[in-house]
Amino acid sequence: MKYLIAEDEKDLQKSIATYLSQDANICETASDYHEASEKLELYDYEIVILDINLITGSGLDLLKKLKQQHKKAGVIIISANNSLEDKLQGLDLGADDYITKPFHLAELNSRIKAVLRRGQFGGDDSIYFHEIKLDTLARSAYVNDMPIALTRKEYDLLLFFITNQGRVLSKAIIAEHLWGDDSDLLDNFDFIYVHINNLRKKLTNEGAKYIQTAYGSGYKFIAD
Amino acid sequence: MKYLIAEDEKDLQKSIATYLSQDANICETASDYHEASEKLELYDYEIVILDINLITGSGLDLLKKLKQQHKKAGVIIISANNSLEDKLQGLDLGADDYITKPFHLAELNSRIKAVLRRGQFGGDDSIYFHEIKLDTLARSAYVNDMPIALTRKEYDLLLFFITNQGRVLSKAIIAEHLWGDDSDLLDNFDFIYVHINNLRKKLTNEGAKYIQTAYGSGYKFIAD
DNA sequence: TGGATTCTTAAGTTATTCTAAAGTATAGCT
DNA sequence: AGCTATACTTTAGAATAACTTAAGAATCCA
Repeated sequence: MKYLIAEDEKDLQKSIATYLSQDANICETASDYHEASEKLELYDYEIVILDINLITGSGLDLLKKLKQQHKKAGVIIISANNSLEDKLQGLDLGADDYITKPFHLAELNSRIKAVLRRGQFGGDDSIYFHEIKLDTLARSAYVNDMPIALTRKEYDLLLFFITNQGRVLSKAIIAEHLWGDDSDLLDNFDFIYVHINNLRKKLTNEGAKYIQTAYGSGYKFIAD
Repeated sequence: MKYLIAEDEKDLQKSIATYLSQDANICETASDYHEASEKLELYDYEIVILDINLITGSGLDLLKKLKQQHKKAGVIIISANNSLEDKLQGLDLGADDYITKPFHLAELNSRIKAVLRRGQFGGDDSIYFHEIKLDTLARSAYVNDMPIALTRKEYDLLLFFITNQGRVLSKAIIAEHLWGDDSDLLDNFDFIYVHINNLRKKLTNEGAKYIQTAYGSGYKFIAD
C-alpha cells in the first residue's frame, strides 16, 4: 500500500511515517499545501492522511481537488482543534474518516484498516481476478484456491497489477508505486524484470499468462 | 451528470427523476423502447437507468445496441421480477449494476455513485475514429472491435494521427512529435515511410484507407 | 547468525526499429 | 507529351534496444 502523509508538523509526520512503514507500506510525505497538492496530482495513493490545518492552505481544498480528479484514495482527516464543522465538511467532501489530535498511532492505524476494508474493495477483504484471489488482510494469494507463497514485493506487485488490470504500467510507474519516489533505485529499473519473472513463475496456472509484456511501454495484467 | 431514465411506469420514472435531480443532475426520460433507443443514439449520458421490461421492447436489446455504439455510459438495470437470468444476461452485456423492484431511491442513488466511482467517468480513456478505437490506458487498438497488435511507435503514430485528424502532418512534424527534437535521426526521415507502411498494413480494413498521402507535404488521416 | 528476500549483474533471446536498396508514382519542365 | 528529378512505397535484413532468465551478492529480518 502507498500512503501520503500531508502534515506540517515534522515530528508527527515522521512518527506516522515510521509507524505505518512497519508493515511494508510505502509512505510519502508532504509538508505543506503545495507539496501535497502536487503529489496528489502526480501519483496515486491508496490512503491519504490529510491534516486539515496545513499552514499554507486548507486541507479541505485538497480533498475537494482530489475528489474532482476522481482519484479513489481513501482519505483520513486529521484535525487539530475539535471543530465539528471541519470534520463534517470533510466527510461531506468525501473523506472516509477523521481523527482528532492528539491521537495514538494505533488508533490511526485501525482507522486506516477500516477504511481500506470498507473502501474500494466493496467491503470485502478479498480481491478477485479470475482464478486469482488476494486476501488483503493476510496479504496472501491463491490461484484456484491453492495458496501461492508470495514475498512482500511480489504481493505488492500483484496487488498493483490487479487493481490496475488492463492498463499498461510502465516500469517507472511500477517502481514509483512499489518503491516510492525517494528511493535511490529509480535510475535503473532492471530489477523489476526479476520481480516480474518471479511473479510470473508463481502465477502460471496451467499455462495461463496474466502478465503481458507491452514491448517498449511496460506490462499489463489481463486474463489471457 | 446527465442521466437517462428508461422506464415505462410513469410514476416511478417521475420519482426517480425528481430524486436524482436533487443534486444538480440533468435527468431525461424515455417511456418506451423506441424513445429510449432514439435518445441513446442521439445523446450522451453518464448514467442510463434501464428497465429491462419495457412494454414495447427489451431493455437488453437497448443495452446491446448501446455497447455496440461504444457509448461509455454507466448502465444500471431495473428488473421487475426477480429473474436471475435477466440480471446475469444484463451484466454479461455490460451493465454495471442492477436493482430489483421495488427499491428505495436511496439505494439506487448509492449504486449510481458506486458505478460512477468505479467507472472514472470524465476520465475519457478511449478515443474513437470511425471503425478505430484506441484504449489509451491499455495502449491497445481495435478496428471494428477486433484487436490490432501495434508496436509502440505504431501506436504513437496512430494516436498522433487520430488526434490530428484531417490535418496534413509533415514528416518533420511527425518525427518531431514521435522522436523529439534531440534525436539524431532527424536529418533523414526515410524511416518514417516504413512506419507509415506498417501502420497502413495493419489498419487496412476492407480496403478502407485512413492514411492519405499529401504528396510533397506529408500525410493526412481521414475516413476514406 | 542463518534463512529468506531483494537487488545486481550478465549472458542469452526476441521484438522492434532503422537502413538500404530497388521499384513505382508524381510534379514540373521543355 | 515525354523526360527528369524528386518523392513515396515496399521489402528484406542488420542493428539496436528491450526483455527474460539464472545465479550469485547484498541486505533485511527473525
